Amino acid sequence: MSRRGRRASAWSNVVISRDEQFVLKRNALLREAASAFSARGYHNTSLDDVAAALGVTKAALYHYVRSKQEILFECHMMSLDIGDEAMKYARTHGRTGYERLTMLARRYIELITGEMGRIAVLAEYHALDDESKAVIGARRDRWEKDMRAMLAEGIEDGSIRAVDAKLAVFFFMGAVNWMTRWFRPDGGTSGTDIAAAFAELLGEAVKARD
Amino acid sequence: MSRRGRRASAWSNVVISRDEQFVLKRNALLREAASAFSARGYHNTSLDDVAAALGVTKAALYHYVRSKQEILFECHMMSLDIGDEAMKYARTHGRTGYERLTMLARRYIELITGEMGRIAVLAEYHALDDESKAVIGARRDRWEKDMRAMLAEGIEDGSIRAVDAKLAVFFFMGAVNWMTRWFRPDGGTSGTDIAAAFAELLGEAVKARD
Amino acid sequence: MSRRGRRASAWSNVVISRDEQFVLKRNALLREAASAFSARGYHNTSLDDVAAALGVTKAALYHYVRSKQEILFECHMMSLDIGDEAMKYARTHGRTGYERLTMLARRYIELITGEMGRIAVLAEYHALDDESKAVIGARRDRWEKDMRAMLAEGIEDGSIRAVDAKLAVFFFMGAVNWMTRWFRPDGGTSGTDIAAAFAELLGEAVKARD
Amino acid sequence: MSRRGRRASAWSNVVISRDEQFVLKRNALLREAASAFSARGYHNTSLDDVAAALGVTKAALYHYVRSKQEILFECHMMSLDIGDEAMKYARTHGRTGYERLTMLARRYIELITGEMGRIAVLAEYHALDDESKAVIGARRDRWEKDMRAMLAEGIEDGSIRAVDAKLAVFFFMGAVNWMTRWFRPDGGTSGTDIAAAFAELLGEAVKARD
DNA sequence: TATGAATGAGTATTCATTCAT
DNA sequence: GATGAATGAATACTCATTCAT
Repeated sequence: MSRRGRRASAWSNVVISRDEQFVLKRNALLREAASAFSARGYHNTSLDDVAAALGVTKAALYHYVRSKQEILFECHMMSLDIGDEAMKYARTHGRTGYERLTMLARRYIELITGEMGRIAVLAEYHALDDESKAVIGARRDRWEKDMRAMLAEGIEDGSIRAVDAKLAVFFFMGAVNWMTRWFRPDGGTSGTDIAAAFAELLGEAVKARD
Repeated sequence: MSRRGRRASAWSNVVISRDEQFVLKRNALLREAASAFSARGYHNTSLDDVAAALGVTKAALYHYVRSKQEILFECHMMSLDIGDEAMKYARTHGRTGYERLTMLARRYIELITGEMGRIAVLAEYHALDDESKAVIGARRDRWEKDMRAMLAEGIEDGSIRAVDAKLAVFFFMGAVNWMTRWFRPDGGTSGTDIAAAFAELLGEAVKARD
Repeated sequence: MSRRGRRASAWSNVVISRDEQFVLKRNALLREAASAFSARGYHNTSLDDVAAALGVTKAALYHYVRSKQEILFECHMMSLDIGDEAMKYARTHGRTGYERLTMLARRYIELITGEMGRIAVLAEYHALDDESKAVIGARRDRWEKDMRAMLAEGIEDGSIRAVDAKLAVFFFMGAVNWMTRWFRPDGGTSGTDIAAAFAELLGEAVKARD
Repeated sequence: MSRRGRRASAWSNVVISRDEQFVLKRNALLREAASAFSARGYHNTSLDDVAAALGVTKAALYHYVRSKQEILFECHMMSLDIGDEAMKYARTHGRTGYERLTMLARRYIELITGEMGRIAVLAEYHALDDESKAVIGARRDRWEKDMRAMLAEGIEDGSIRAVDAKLAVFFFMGAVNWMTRWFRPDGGTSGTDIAAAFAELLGEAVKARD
């Protein structure tokens, strides 16, 4: 019944199984790394740095990941998961293209700034090996295509003016990815505030005029 | 008349002096490096790469710069020079805050994409040493302050609606800096087109409504 | 009882703990380097040389020291420690200034030649960074001052004739430091013999005549 | 009649011929290098340093010497010339072995400190290539043998007590060579004073007692 | 599961040397 | 005679990765 086919023990609510421990620790590692990569860049961050931040030695990290590249890969995947979540939310809740687009923007920024005040990376694409690049690239392309589709729907339904969808998406993605350079979770402006402001800027940038 | 007599020779338009050669070569080096840094990142670019692209050996580079850091520093300075040029242009030619802002955006992007199809870096701030960080940081802060001032002027004169100037600047800077990740000079969309599109997106994002 | 329980185990005389291993290896590294520096000079000795002599790779050295400079610094410190030990011995056992001085000379040379047939460096002062220079310089100055004091005491108590203490110390230090150039532990003359001969030469050079 | 078979010109007393210029400049180069090598060591001294001290560029040095090694070789030769001169002087003027030995010591130090306040190198033997080592080594060995012979003569004629000649020579050579570390021509003690003091210390060290 | 030790590949930097001008 | 430019070899140091314990 349990994930690994072991019988749920009587302690199941209290004790944390070895597998769960593993997952928890791995996630902590990924999040710590994502944060460091965002703040200082992939190549400026050594595994010693990450290990030190977690209070273990570098060698210990290799129990949870196979390589530094894998960490970066997983960070990208986490980041894309967040993107997908925001996408699903917007699709479900928005009615017009304009509504969906602004919802996507707001939700996305809320989620990436919400993770314990850390930001998930999206940059550092070039440090990936070819295979990973293919996987990540494909997901990202798909996501951007979906976002372009939203714009097209908005243009169709009259809520969005005629804009170059491709450039508009790049415009927005740049604004968001650049946040890693200036956003400080303990700074004056909360993630929610930024989400609202950026969503509005994007919305106005593409909104249809009467 | 003497070997050092600086009389303008009949060849003066044709022959290039040693000093001029030096400057030309140094600029070529900086541009090559800037391009590589933009495309692959500072730490992913070895001096061997840069030297190879220029057709010389690594050691030759040290005739023109003192260190890899100095290259990065100069790239930042070049980039900031371009920013200043765009700023001056916008100040001179625009009448309302709105006009100046969109002129700034358009001109800036035109300039950074115009340099022989290369883009000047803006990222990789963290690879700088402390002293350089201070210099670059101060100039960048000043530039962003000037851009915020433009927004404020627009709000004042009624051409721009009430927006958070700080966030609006970050929004725009992100969109621009992100270009290093996707812009290809030989791609389908020209720098001028992007400049126009981005300037319009920014303009609409902040334009006052009636 | 626990893995970290420091109860002296039955094996305590035989087994070597990790910490002890570390110290032993670090000392071996320092001694190997000192030997090489003495024989061929600091700049003529690459870390590859030292590593090869120890049967490891260069990178392994960095587990034990932070830099090549640190190795040189520690070699100097070892050498100064030996000097201090000889100084203490002479102070304790000699009665007249003359006795103490010759005991210092003899003991010092015995110790520096006794270390497994290797000689501790004293030269290569210029390769140190400024901070290290200050530390080493201060200790060396203090030691030379102590030696001058010995001479002064001998002059006072009549066992040593009136000589320029400063020059006499330089005279002796030169004779000793020069040993790195010609002394071979496996050569015909033992360290003890040299110690005796040099101590006598120094003694006669400064001894009071009746 | 002139050294190169050219007729002595009417200007011969006034004008400096090209050959003489060459020799003068080469000597200036050698002396500058010798001084730098003594003060900071062969490997701590770059040809750029030497060139800068002479007010020319590094490449210019290659008009006067074939390599950095050759400079070192010539410095050694100069130093050995001085040694020979002192040796000849002592042989000519001293009557007993003791007299000759102290004369040698004094004259030698006077000469090496007299050269415009610079000291000629003697150390840095290991930086030489094998062929140069052979030449220099042979001359040095011969010189030391001569000095040992002086000691033997003194023992024979009763002016010097029975000492190990080999060790006594090393003792003295060390004292002298070490001078490069502490002697400053503009310091408080003149070369002549040191020569007198060191000659006396050496003399007393080996003098026969009645 | 975690650690210290070791490695190999990579990289910035220095420097003696050469050469066209 | 002298220079600026370029080169190749050497070298200190970093870091991701492996492995025995």
